[in-house]
Amino acid sequence: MRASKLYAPTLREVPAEAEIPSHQLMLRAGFIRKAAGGVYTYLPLAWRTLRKIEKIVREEMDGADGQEIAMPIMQPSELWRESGRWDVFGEEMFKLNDRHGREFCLGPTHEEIITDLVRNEVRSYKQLPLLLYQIQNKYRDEIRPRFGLMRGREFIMKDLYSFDKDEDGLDVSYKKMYDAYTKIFSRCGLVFRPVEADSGAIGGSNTHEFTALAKNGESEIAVCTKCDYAANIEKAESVVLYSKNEDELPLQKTATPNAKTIEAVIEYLKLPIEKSIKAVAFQDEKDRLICVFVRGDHEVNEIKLQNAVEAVNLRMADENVILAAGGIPGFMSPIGLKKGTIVVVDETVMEMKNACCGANETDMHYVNANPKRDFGEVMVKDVRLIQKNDACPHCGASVDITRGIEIGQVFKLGIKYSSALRATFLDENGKEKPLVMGCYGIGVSRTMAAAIEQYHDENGIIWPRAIAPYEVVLVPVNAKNEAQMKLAEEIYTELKKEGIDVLLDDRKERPGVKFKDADLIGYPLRVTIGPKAVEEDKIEIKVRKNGKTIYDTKDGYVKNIKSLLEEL
RNA sequence: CGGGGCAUGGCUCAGCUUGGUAGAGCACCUGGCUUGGGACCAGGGGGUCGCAGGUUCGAAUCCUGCUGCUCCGACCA
Repeated sequence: MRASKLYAPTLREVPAEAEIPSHQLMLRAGFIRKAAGGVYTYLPLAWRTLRKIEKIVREEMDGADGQEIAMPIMQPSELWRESGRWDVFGEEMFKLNDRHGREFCLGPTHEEIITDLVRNEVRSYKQLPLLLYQIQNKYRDEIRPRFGLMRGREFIMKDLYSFDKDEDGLDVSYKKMYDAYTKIFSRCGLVFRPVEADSGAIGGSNTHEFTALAKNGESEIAVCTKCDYAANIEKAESVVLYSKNEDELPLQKTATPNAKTIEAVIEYLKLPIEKSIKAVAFQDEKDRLICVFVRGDHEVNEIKLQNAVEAVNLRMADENVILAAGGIPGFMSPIGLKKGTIVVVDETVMEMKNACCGANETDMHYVNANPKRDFGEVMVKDVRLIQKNDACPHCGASVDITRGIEIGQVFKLGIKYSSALRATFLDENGKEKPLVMGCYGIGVSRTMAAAIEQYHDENGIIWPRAIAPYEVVLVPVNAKNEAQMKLAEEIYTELKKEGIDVLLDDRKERPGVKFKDADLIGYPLRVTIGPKAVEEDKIEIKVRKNGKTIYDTKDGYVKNIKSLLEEL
């Protein structure tokens, strides 16, 4: 390809709408342009990178016995009503009607369609396992699209669905995908961790997220500093902290005027924060009041709480609801709430000795509360958020909290969709059973963004070789110098013949412009043809990643370029 | 959904407070000159000032409504 023909409009300035490096650089380097909020056009450079990522994905999916198909983006509402997700997805789904008023949606995911496809065709265990996948645009009406391709409303996703005859089969399929994902992201050159995660709206039991480590990432993960444990903080188990053994003192009510916050209470009572119990009240989608108690220096993990009380949605409770249950906001206590109130106490709280907590009276707290003795019948669960330096639930070493970009997720769905949609088969005994499913997604467009987040500097993108739009950019310093252009053309032809992805920057621009663009777009290698190359047979090869420059002769440079590419 | 900010040429932004008929840099076109890190000189094209309404002799500027974009929040009493 010749730069003079390439549609890659670069910008010298940073467009005001872009916040993070991947978004800014994709706009500046001429990779994407916005069509609407969270909706982008991919220009030639981006499309090349995306196709390279897709190629890697396809190779690994095919290698794991996946078969590629293409499902419709536009999906009928009936299937979604059948699975019960038409309303569950709700606002997040783009919905439309045809001229007869029939309802459709733009597919946010494809469990319904694929299950429908398979239920009509798969009859026997002999047809299993079956692994089908597609690479397809997905649509989600995000509350707040942001960060360019990181959280768009239209995005490219690879989704594979596995169908097995039993749980053991699912385990095999799951493992295959887990391993394939590890290969895919490694081949893309990304730094990532598979992390344990909550299954959220998709449902199902076991699930891992593949997270590209990046400080601008939207998900927070807990990573063990010693073993390979890693989990989304929504999921990360917290170990129970045992207080040192003390004699239990009698429960005592104490005035704490105006001390509504934990900070104010411990300040007033002169207690360490580890001796305090914090109260948080939620209401769920059925308006049930849920009162939660965690240690003063801990925070409630809403996802764990949702799972503990089997709620779909939590919000902060209305004050009058708390009052009606006998609680006083700011002084809430597990002791003395009305019967029927759901009280959840964190495991660590149950081990506390002589702690302070609210007294359900204005300006009053209890001291010397001993939960096991004083709290009566409550639900005891791990409902706190893991914190930095907490003990790893696997090995006991300390965990670190870091951020990342979720680029893939693997789910064991089980029979959730197959039973809802009655997708069954006959087993060896002629018995009808629901298919056991798994689903496995990769955010292809997001992976591109994640790579840029991981690999860039102040001058632009630094592509890993495997997903660079071109591997080598060839820059004749002076496009009007015939000798340089002739040599550049020769090298261009030769590199293409060698199967190297090369772009010839034949634009009639000053060298500075071409160098700046080369750095911005981020080709892994730059070959410069200037006077030195023509007159002294010194062909310059520059590595984008580290700025290292080497010179080689016309006879040797191809080999050198190949070996350099191998390392990138 | 709540709150803030913004909307002026392809991009970044000034002008708005104090109303008088639109400007800079970059980009683009023509010519010249230049060629190892976003040159320079000369000339040139391009804007219903987001949309609709109102106030006024006169509105980019003041007022109202709408739309879009963007940031923060929707988390711990």
